[in-house]
Amino acid sequence: MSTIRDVSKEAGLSIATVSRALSAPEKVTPESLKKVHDAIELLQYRPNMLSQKFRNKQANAIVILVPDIANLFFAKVISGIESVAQKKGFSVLLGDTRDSKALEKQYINLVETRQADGIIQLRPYSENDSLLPIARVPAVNASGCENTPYPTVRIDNVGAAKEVVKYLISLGHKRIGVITGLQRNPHTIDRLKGYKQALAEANIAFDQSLLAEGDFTLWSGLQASEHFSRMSDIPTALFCMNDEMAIGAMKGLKSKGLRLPQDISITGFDDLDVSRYCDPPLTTVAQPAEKIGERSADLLFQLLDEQQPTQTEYVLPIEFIIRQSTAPPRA
Amino acid sequence: MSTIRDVSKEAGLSIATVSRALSAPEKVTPESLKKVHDAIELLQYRPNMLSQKFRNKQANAIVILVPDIANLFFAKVISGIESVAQKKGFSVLLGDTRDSKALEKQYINLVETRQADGIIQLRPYSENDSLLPIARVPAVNASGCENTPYPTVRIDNVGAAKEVVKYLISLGHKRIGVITGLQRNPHTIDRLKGYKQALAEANIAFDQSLLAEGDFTLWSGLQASEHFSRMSDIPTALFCMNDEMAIGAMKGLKSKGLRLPQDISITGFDDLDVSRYCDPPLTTVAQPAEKIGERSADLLFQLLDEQQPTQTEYVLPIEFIIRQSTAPPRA
DNA sequence: ACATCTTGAGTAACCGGTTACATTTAACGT
DNA sequence: ACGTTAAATGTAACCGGTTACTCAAGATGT
Repeated sequence: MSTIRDVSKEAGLSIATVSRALSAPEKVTPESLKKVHDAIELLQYRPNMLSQKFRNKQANAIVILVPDIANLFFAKVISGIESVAQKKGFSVLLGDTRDSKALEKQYINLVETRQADGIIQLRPYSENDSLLPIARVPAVNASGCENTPYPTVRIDNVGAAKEVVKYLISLGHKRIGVITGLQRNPHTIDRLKGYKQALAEANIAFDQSLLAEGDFTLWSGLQASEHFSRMSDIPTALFCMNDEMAIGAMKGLKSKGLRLPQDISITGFDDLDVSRYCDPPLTTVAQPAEKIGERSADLLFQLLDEQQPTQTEYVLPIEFIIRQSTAPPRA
Repeated sequence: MSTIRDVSKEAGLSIATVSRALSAPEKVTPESLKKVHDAIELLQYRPNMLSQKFRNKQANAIVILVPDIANLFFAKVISGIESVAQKKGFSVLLGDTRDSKALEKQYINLVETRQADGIIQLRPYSENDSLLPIARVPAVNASGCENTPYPTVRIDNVGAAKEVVKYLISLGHKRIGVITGLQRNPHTIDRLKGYKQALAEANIAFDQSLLAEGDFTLWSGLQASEHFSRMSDIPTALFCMNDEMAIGAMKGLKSKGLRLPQDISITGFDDLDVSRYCDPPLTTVAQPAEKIGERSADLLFQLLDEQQPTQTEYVLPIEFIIRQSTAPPRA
């Protein structure tokens, strides 16, 4: 592999001139420029970016901490981040943390050892459970909830959940079951808050027995649905905290002979691509996943450029999508 | 940020000793070791990996070229790759190429400029359409087809498709429609080959009008299904080249009043998580996605270690999963 | 007691770029 | 013609580690 010194020798110029020809061509005469380019061509020279990064003390890379990469919502956020990083000439290091703290620590390490310049965290922040924020590690949370103590891009989970439940109430539903995520999960907490607010505003008493815990997977949705189908007084609607659980629950309910949405309405959260294609198509909340990614990346780059960010919290609008999985309860 | 020289000063030892204390502690007396560790502790020293990489001419990173990151199959492969890279202490750079050659070139560049050591390509190889292989860029194809001219980990697409179609034939189907991927896609080509072989072995004539082209998306499956539902002589079974198109097609067929599987059987390919949960659950082919990722990474690391790889092509076994979307045709 | 070997530690070159500073060359004004 | 200034180029230090080589000191053998 040829180096800049080889090029300078070949071109009959100094290494400084070669370096300048590449990074600041206007400071070099056209003749020299040509010599340099010819030499580069001849030697098939490619600058060693490792040495450049080393010298510039900039890795030009950011890390994304993903709890689970095989999750479509995350995939879209990542996509958004990537497209911004792309333009900035940054590479994206993907950290699939599989919900392991140890792995997460390792990836944060990359920043501390200067292999990356900043971090975007896709796991919601929760106290006593978060490695971030850490001093000297520029970080943005891109899947945040209320009260995240470092820069965040998020949706209004409380408001979105409230909107969904209010809609169900407006259809005439009074007994509305919930399939939650894990109890401690901040998204669960926020969305449950929205659910309760909607009930309260309609003067419907909160009933603990209408809650079933899941873990955001298809399987857990199926499981949780049995809690409801076994009830003597089955709820007339089911608010699921994500689409995957909703789809799992739909299967569970159908297998018990319940008709959707006549016997029971069901709603999701996330608007996966498949949700439009299931039977019946799912009423759900669309998060602007790509936008969240883009905005998070923008924010991180502001941090890296040491501009004082104009704003450290962005709440992006959601879209409530009504499809055929919801209907008024039977009379 | 403190450097190794700060540590050496603090510990009253030379930088060489400090370096050795970290990379080869057995070459240093316990007393020196302690001094070094104390100094590191005191100064909160973290070695600068950029300079290490620079010096060692090893980026300790690999690039994954993903056509579309929001695809569950890829996500699983990536997961497999990551877990192996993890153990080797390598980082994974994710290159979402969004089917753009220019982006792909950029990521390959990372290896040429020594920011990464090797590449795993998730797009199937096809002649005149591939940037890889490139001399001096260690690469593995992890989504290959037959005749990939560089190291590959793949499944037997021809055989798998043949198995599916033979099964349909064994149920009594004779008119079997196909929803393909894009015509030029190597997976499409291989799977179509398997379809034709199965027909030939059963002495069923190949009928071009039973082919509808999709592009592996839900939407295209829905579209393509109309080609069949409009036919006067609707096929009794539909072989879809992936699960997403199968799910899209299911929706399309149902909306025309066709009952699944009584009126028409349908099969997919990939075994997405949702495929078990759709209505009816989808008969499909499971690829060992994580395994493919792991094996690909192993292979790449062999290449990087300049061991002569024992094998440069791995064909992993698939699993044919029969669920309720397939049944004998009506009499 | 002296030569030889072993082990731990130090010195300094090196990796391949960038860039502050010095030097050369050309252009210009009077 | 000569001094002044600007532009182009060259020289060499530097980034922060690694490691070949050197050296000193203690252990071992005869």
